[in-house]
Amino acid sequence: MENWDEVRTAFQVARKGTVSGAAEVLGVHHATVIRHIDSLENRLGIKLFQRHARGYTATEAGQDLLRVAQATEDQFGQLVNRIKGRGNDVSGDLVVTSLMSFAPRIAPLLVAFQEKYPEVIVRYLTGDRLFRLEYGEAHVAIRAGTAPEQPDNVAQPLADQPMGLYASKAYVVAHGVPDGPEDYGQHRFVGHEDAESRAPCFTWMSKEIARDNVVFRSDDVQALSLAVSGGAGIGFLTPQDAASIPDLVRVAAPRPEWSSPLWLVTHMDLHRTSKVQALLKFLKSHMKDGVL
Amino acid sequence: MENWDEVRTAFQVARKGTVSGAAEVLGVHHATVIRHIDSLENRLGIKLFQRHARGYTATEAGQDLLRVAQATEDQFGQLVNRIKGRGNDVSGDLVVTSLMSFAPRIAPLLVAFQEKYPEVIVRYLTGDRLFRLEYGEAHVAIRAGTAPEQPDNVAQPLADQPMGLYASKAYVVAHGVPDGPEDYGQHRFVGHEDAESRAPCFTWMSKEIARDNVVFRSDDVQALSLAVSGGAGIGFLTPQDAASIPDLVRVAAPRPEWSSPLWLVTHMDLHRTSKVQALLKFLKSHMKDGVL
DNA sequence: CGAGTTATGTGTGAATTTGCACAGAGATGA
DNA sequence: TCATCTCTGTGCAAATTCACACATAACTCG
Repeated sequence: MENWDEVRTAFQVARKGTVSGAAEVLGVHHATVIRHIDSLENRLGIKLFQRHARGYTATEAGQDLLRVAQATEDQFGQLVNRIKGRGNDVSGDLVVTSLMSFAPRIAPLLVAFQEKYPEVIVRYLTGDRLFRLEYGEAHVAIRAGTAPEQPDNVAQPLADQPMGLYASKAYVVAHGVPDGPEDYGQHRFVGHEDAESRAPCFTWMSKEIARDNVVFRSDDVQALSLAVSGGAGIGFLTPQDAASIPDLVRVAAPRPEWSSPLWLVTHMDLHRTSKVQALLKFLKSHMKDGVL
Repeated sequence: MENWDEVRTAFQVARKGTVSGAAEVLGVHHATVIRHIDSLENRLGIKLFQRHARGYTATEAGQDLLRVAQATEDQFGQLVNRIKGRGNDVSGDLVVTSLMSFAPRIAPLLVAFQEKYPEVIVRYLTGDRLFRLEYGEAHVAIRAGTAPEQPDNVAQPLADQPMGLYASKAYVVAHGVPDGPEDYGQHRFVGHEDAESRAPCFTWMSKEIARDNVVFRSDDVQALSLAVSGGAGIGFLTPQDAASIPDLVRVAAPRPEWSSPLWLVTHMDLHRTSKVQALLKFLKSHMKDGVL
């Protein structure tokens, strides 16, 4: 039973009882209907209809097909309703992903979003690896750094993540606080392993700080944070992170050129769905002050 | 949701995960598959798949379609099995029709047929009006008279129904028995209302017997039989009928030119089905002696 | 009984669909 | 890291399908 369209025309013929009536419903010429029926009957090797001058009456096989096709049409109709409805509905799974370090600030927002849209099931995946939107692993990704430029992903700025320079009290006691740029050479820093890091603060660091003075390097943000709090040197932290770490001294207040832009990234195919749009709108409305 | 073929295409794509794989299963070019998916998505206004270099992965809507289409394919497969199976199977309804007067001889045969094929449900419709095979009112009709020549019906001779001339004892006591054709003018006959009747015996009567001597006329065979047994005159009866009526005298033995040919008539569309063929073969095998 | 209506059925040109060839992009493995 | 393989995507020609027209047949109504 290949060629489901022929089944559909046979279904309409069985329903209406005439080829002409079925052709009108289907929006095709009645000759097309006749050919579909003939083709289907030849392939099945059995007559589905008895032909007479007043129309077609279904044989037993035709009536059987009528029942099955009726069920199929119902199922398809319900499917369309679900699909179309879901297009305007905020329900079902909504998978959000970000780097692990954003979790403390993202999670509460997602909780609030879920409370606003109880129908939705929020799945928040954090991990060091980037979840791949193009494989359907997530609906929305929150990414940091320079604007992602993958062709199938649509990225829009969410907020700027302020970054400040901090050091532990122990470090300050031992080495003091740099007075200005000319003093940086006398200090030890905590920075990114990759000198080419896309984060603006690390770009600034690789330019302004001699590489030899970056004595602790890692590609893991969590590790850098621990290094700063452990007294390894002066390093970039978000104000939120800094506030949660005791005995920390702010070496320099956040500057615009240090801010990491945050991006909301969605896959092109899912970006237009109202579910994704609802989340994007919700997140952006809670970011009006420009910071997370 | 028109164009069920596109649903089938999308179903295979969702199942196989790649356009190429689906194209191979469907036996079409992969470009066709892509166009079907695009067309379906445009009509639904929602993405069913996320495209990436390794294939297509179904979105939620696509997974929903996958489930529905899977069920549809199963249903169609079962439908084909039923239809194909039924083609070689003697089961289901089998509607046989004949004039009412044949019932006493047909019914026992149908009972035997049903015993031989327990799966079949025999529906024996008798009536004075001719049931119309071309409207699917019956699978097989048993007709008497000259060969039916309707184009969509296939007729084959079943048997010759012998007819003899009979009269009641009361009639014979009152009027005697005709010695030969020259004596017919002195007798009263029971005949068909329609002088143009197609039955050979009545054709013979309208030719050999003066119309004025046919004193009792009816278009109902049953009524004619009752008229003969009631003494209204000499009339044609089947030997079987005559045997079941007491006090009857045979005026003339059955002659070949009086015999009514019986025809098995089936509609062209149903004639090839094994169910109909089984009945035809059965009936003919029980008619080998040429009479019912 | 005869005209009108409604239905099926078939040949033929047009239109849509399909298949082919090739390009592009990502994944894989030596 | 480069070659190779697989899969998607698109322009263009071929093939299939479709719609129009007309023929035919049967039923209905006056």
